[in-house]
Amino acid sequence: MIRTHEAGGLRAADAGTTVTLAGWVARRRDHGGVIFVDLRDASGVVQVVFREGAPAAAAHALRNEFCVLVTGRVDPRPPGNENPELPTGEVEVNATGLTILSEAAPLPLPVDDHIEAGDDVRLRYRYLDLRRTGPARAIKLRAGANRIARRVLDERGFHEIETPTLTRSTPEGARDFLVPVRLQPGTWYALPQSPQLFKQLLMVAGLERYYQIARCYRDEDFRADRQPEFTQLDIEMSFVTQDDVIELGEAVVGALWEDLAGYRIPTPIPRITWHEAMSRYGSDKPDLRYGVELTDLSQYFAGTAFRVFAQAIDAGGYVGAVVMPGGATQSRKELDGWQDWAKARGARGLAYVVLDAETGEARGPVARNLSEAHLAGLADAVGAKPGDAVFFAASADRREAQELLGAARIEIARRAGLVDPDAWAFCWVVDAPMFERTDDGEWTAVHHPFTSPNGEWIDRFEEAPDQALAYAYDIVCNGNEIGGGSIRIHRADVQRRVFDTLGISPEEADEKFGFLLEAFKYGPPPHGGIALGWDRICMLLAGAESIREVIAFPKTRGGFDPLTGAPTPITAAQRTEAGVDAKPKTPVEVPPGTSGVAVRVEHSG
RNA sequence: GGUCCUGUGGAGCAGUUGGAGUGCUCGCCGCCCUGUCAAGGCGGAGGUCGCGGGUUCAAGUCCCGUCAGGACCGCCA
Repeated sequence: MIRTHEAGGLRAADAGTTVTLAGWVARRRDHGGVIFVDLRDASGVVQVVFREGAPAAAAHALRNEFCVLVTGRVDPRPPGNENPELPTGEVEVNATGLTILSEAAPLPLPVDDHIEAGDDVRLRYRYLDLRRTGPARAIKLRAGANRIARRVLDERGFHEIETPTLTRSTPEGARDFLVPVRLQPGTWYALPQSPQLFKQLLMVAGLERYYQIARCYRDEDFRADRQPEFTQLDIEMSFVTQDDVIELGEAVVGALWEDLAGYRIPTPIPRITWHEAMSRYGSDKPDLRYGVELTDLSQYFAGTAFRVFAQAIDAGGYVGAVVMPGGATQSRKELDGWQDWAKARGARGLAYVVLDAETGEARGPVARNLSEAHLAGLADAVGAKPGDAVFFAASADRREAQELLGAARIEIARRAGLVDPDAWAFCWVVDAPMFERTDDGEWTAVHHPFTSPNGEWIDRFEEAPDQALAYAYDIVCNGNEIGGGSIRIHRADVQRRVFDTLGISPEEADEKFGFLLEAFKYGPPPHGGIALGWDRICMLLAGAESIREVIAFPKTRGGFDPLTGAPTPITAAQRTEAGVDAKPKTPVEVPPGTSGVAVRVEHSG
């Protein structure tokens, strides 16, 4: 090393030591006769003083972010000049030597912890952005998360195993990223949406305990918590029950929060069934930091003359409500704003009544349509007090109405300030449905087609696909799904019946993932696993608003990388060589399960 | 594919009902300065107001289109 010490580590005890430091000029304060330079390296900042001689003369030329080598003696600061804001504030380095290792051009992005720049500039100059304390801390925190995960899993006998990223379509149901194959012109690899099939093959292979910090690729639109390439902590285990996987998930998540957030998660983490989550919170990933639960009023409003409600009830649907505490004080404009809010998410509107703060009398446009009796009992039925507002949703489709109320619940909590930003609330959502209807009335897998029905349904899920439950579980933190998994099907007969329900013919199944079914002919063990959404978890631990903060080189919403300029067009020569436009040769002979085009898997969730 | 927010020197922001000269902080360049720590003082450079079109006597400001960044819906375990 060309330095002897780290800048951020110097303390009063180091006084008298001659040190050589290497780092960047974070700030300079040039007083003419004396020059102060804050020298920053990865460990922190220390003040360097230039007073006289050649180093002082050279120090006048220093500018922000010059990379320098400084030699000098660590001295206690003169009395009264200590800086309690800095860990190194009791000392300073009196420079006797200065070498400029490299100069810095005027900065397009100030390396300054006080300034929040736009994403555009930050990503274009991400290497400068990451010199700042906050962004660097988020990336280092992620390294810590990786370390903790490896420690916990290593202690439990797991093997870290890499799987291919040049492969074929996996059954997650998103769009694939495709890579042309020069050696087989006209054929394409797909980048894996997850290592799902490979990890199941590793269980067939008898490895028993697998994990991987795996990069996954899905060609879908961006969100604050979604990038096209993202990372999962991917885990699979043999000979386990759902409880075993959940216990392991709690061990990993518990270690992460304890070490990185200083928070001990009460265990066991509460479990809530999927149906209960939907009926109480209108979401399959409920935020349990606050109450504001939904009320089912389908019975209560039976026989109502209000057409909107009556139609939903008659169609076997759902009428429900959610209460906004103190919502009666909202202005007409704010209440109208809720209608726009509801319309923005595809609903016709959001019916409401407000309860007079003095009398408790129900008022509002909808109140006129409801009977005296229904209005009189409403407050008790939904648990509202005078001064509250009650929002209603009604639909022939129960889930649609519940999800609208669930979204309203989140918005209510936000607007009414009910969210404790320092709170952590975890839960498992279990007993997810196996199947749901597609738009064409077919069945599709809610999780993926290898998810096992639970013990109650495994022999009879065909009887009521809409009610059948799976051994599938999601872990939720503050309303974010941070992981999910399932017990997989290991019996050929069950797999065949599931495919049958999904309308996947044996030929189709063979074409899409015959290699897995082939493997399952040879004594596959019962197995299951979980995948933790690593970017989201790190985002939550870092207290960030976007997963971009915990990704070293993220992309913008348009899939563009402002730093490298990717993606780029290719030349005609590259196009020809890659075989982008080549027609695939008709395969003469194909091993089982490897034929067919890499079409998207239609019947999976 | 849809809805919404933002775009003003290198960075962060202000700019009122359309009305004379686009302003502030930081940074940059020059000079001064021996105890600062987001140092200070004096002086200076730097802007097609994202781009294109329209309305108007007059547009940073209003309208249409477009590009870029962001949030959400659709989509996506």
